[in-house]
Amino acid sequence: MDDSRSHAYLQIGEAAERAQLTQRTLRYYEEKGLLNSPTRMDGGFRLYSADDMERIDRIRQMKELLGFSLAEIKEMIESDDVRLQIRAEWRSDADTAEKAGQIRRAREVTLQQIAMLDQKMTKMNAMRETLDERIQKYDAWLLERVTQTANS
Amino acid sequence: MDDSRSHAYLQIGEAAERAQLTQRTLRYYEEKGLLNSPTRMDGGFRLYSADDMERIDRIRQMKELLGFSLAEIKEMIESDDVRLQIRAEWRSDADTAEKAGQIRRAREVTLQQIAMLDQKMTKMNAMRETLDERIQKYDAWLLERVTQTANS
DNA sequence: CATTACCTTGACGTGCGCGTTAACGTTGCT
DNA sequence: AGCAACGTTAACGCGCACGTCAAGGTAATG
Repeated sequence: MDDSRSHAYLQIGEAAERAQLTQRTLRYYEEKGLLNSPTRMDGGFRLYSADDMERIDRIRQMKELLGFSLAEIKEMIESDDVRLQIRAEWRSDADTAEKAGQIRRAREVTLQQIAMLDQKMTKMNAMRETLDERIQKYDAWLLERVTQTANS
Repeated sequence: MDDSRSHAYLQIGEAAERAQLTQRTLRYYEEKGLLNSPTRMDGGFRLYSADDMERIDRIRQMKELLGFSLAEIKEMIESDDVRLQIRAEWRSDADTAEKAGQIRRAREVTLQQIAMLDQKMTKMNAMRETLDERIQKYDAWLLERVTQTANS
């Protein structure tokens, strides 16, 4: 009982379990540059922060929900880095001008992501409508049968 | 100029081009049972009907839009078969009872697909909101900068 | 009937996204 | 100090979804 409660850093075992991924997958994502290498404890064990976990979850969503490849995801999550840098350097106001530039770029990337999402959702709505119509046709057919075949 | 206009049946070349897929992919889908083997001309050339093309497009959508594997898609499109059978046997009223059963099953499958779509769209909406919030944070930051740095 | 364009079926190759195993180091507990 | 539980890297393997030849058959045209 040395921790106040729910350790802020997770080893890969718990991290994988909570993210619903395997340890291999987490290492693989790191290897592929999707995760900035997490901090390590003295022995070399990986320690995942809350930010890391958040990011892992976003990767999983982009894969499962949107069906993107890891390469595509890697390109898309650069805006996350900027967001973390903002939190980190919030007060150490280094090159504020450069920071502003980064943020504007991140903003653009995010806008593109929103556009992609909207595009997908539009198509999915169309798909949903055709499915709805299909249901209605089934219902119509079934109804017609009931009408023609008066109950015995 | 022998055809009245846009030939109702397409060879694999045009079919692939119109579907934005490769010939290999079409043959592969057929091999995997996603497409019921298209009719052939005497020489053995595949001829894709409008129904075939429609189905191919649905497969592509389920893959690209929803990120499903071909195995998953294969399971999901059984309802399409029923729909085509309805069109085919519309007047040859064989076992109407059996047909009704099939339609009811297809209806169930379609309902499940709708449920999946809704689930995905819900999650995508949530994702969109977090992206919107992110934009707002960027804007807030940029505004704050403008405020602090009075125009020189 | 020859040429060219299109098609056919194998069969092997490939990149991705991990799974799995091996050999070994670290941590925590007693 | 010893043991179990957990971690590490490296390397090979694997299934999916095709790409890419190779060797040949078919269709349409002059």
